[in-house]
Amino acid sequence: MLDERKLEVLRAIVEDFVATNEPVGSKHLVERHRLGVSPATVRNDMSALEDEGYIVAPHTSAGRVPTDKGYRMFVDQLSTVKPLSAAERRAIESFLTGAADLDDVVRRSVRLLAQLTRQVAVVQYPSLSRSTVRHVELVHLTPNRVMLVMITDSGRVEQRVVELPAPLSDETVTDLRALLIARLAGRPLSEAAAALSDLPGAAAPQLRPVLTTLMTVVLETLVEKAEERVALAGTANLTHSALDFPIMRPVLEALEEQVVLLKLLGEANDPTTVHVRIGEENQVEGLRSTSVVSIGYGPGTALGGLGVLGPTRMDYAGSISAVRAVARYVGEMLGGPS
Amino acid sequence: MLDERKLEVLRAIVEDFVATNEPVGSKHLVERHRLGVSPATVRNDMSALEDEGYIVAPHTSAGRVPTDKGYRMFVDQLSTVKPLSAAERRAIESFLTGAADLDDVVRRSVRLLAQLTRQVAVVQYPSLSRSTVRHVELVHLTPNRVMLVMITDSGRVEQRVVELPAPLSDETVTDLRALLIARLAGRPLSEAAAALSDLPGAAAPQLRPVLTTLMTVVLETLVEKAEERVALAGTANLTHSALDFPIMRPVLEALEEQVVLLKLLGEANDPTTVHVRIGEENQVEGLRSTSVVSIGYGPGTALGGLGVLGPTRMDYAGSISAVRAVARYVGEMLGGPS
DNA sequence: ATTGGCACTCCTGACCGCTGAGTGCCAGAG
DNA sequence: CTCTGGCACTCAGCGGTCAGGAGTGCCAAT
Repeated sequence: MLDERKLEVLRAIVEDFVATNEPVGSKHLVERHRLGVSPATVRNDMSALEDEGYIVAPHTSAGRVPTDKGYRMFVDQLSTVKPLSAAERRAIESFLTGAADLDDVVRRSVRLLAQLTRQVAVVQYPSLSRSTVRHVELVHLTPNRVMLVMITDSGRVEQRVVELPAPLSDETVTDLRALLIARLAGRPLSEAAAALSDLPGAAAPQLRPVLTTLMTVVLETLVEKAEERVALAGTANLTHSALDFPIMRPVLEALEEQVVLLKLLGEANDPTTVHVRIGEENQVEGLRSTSVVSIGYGPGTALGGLGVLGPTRMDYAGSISAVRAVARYVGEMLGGPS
Repeated sequence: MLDERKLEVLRAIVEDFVATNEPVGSKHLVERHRLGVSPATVRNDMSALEDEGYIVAPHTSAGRVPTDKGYRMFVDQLSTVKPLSAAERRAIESFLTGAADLDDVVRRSVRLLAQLTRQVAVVQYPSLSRSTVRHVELVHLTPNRVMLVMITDSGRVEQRVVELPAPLSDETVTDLRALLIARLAGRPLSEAAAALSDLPGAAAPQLRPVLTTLMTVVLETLVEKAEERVALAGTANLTHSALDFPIMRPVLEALEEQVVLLKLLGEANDPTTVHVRIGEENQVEGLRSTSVVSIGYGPGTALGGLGVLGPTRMDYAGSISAVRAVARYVGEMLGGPS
């Protein structure tokens, strides 16, 4: 069906189109790439590629442009890994080494990624439910108000002020703190529900309402809601990449929805393989004309995802290696201080 | 120089141009507004206005467009306050009442503001240095690592993990906590430096290195760095407002710089008066073709700023009242739970 | 001071024909 | 059966021309 040379032609088309953003014709193709055949032959191959749906001509007398299917074939079979340049490696290291805070790590990575790929970058904060609890703290603010602080081994700190149903003494708070630490410390947050389920029953009756309140907060606020943090950078690159103007608006809108961003990264759980979603493959309405390159990061098991988003006409090889490299560094950073 | 009617003409020009985004001519003007004079008269007035630099003609046979100076005159003298519609009031209330968290308040306000004005909205987190300390907590994570947590009366919680120069016992940490609370609680963070300055001298010698470390963290991290948080929403509205494409890129770039955003809001310290910066009045390179409407918010004294950014051709009256209204609500929200 | 009239400018959109890039097809060569 | 050169065809893009229209500036009259 598609012999070696046709694939080679497809690869050349994708590369040229990505570079120039103009439909590429048979003549240009044989000029710029050493295909060893004449334009006429290339035309035949292109005709075949068009029949198979890998490329398409915007209009009769124009060159061809890759379709989503064409890009798909390109990333799956044709693109060769593009190693990062020395400068890029240096940039990554110098960018990420100075980071103290978790916030800092995330913010720097997202900017770095945007800069490296010249595209929109997204980095998810380490997911709480996949982290384990390093420490829990109860701070007694006023008699009937405490602050619950939870620190995970990925360095993330979540806190929440809780109104109590009844005032408590300092001693009770100390007891509660010990109780929570005993139950939660060292455990993954995904097991928090199970670890706490028998608490109200096991405790003194007068503490039960307090405990249920606390449990609700731990479970609802810290586990579910807090999942949803992401950082974004490089939106200005959307203009550079010559996306048509009318296309931009829905994209910008989608990027403001945290939910959407999480969906983009959510499926990329595996820190070893890069996911690429191209154009229409994308589930999110409004991002149908863009591609997403994403991966999970984390020491061993994935704590979250990160990736870049750009026009389908993007440098896949470069993006893939940048995304992979940044993910590895971020994983190391978060693995280090644990 | 500029009699009553000329100003009326200027107002009409601004209003029409804002509504239609097209240069407005004398004929359209007398049709749409009850000026009571003929087009020819209006032409004379327009000619005068052009001589004074309030309006300009893009080319010979086009209508006139307001200049920055024209808009300035409009907001200073000509625009009448546009009261919010009932629907808008309802939107504000329902949007902001459900908010528990400070994060929640900020995020909701910024989205609300973007939605109300159909422009880019910016909300600064309550500035720490202008808040007072409600509580300080030291959490002993490992022998030589503590977490410092600081809660302000605006509901903001900042935390930071500190590596200690030497391991500490639990008792020492308890002592330190008491010390910090005694020195800081109830005081504005801007006085933190003064309140802590004599600490190392006053304490037991073996604690001095620890105290200096802690002080550094309190001052550098919590007071200075943390100043810089802002929330952003509505970037997609940039496309809607028919800013020319080449203009958009620098704007998007500027919006990604926290520093720039803070500069925009920084001068708006007063919660009673709305600041409007128009086009070239703007200090930030790249935002020269946009206008910023901003105000301070907070109970009594300003805790931070918020505002919107859009093309110079924007609905100033509407933006001003929306910005003012949201600021008032946010101020109330933050004043309430203190 | 205001107004109607008038000549002038020049943007806009439509129409036209040319050019060039690119294609598809075919017949011939290897 | 594959490749190639040749050739006719298509059509977007470009530049030029032209008419229409919106808008202006100026002037003389009220």
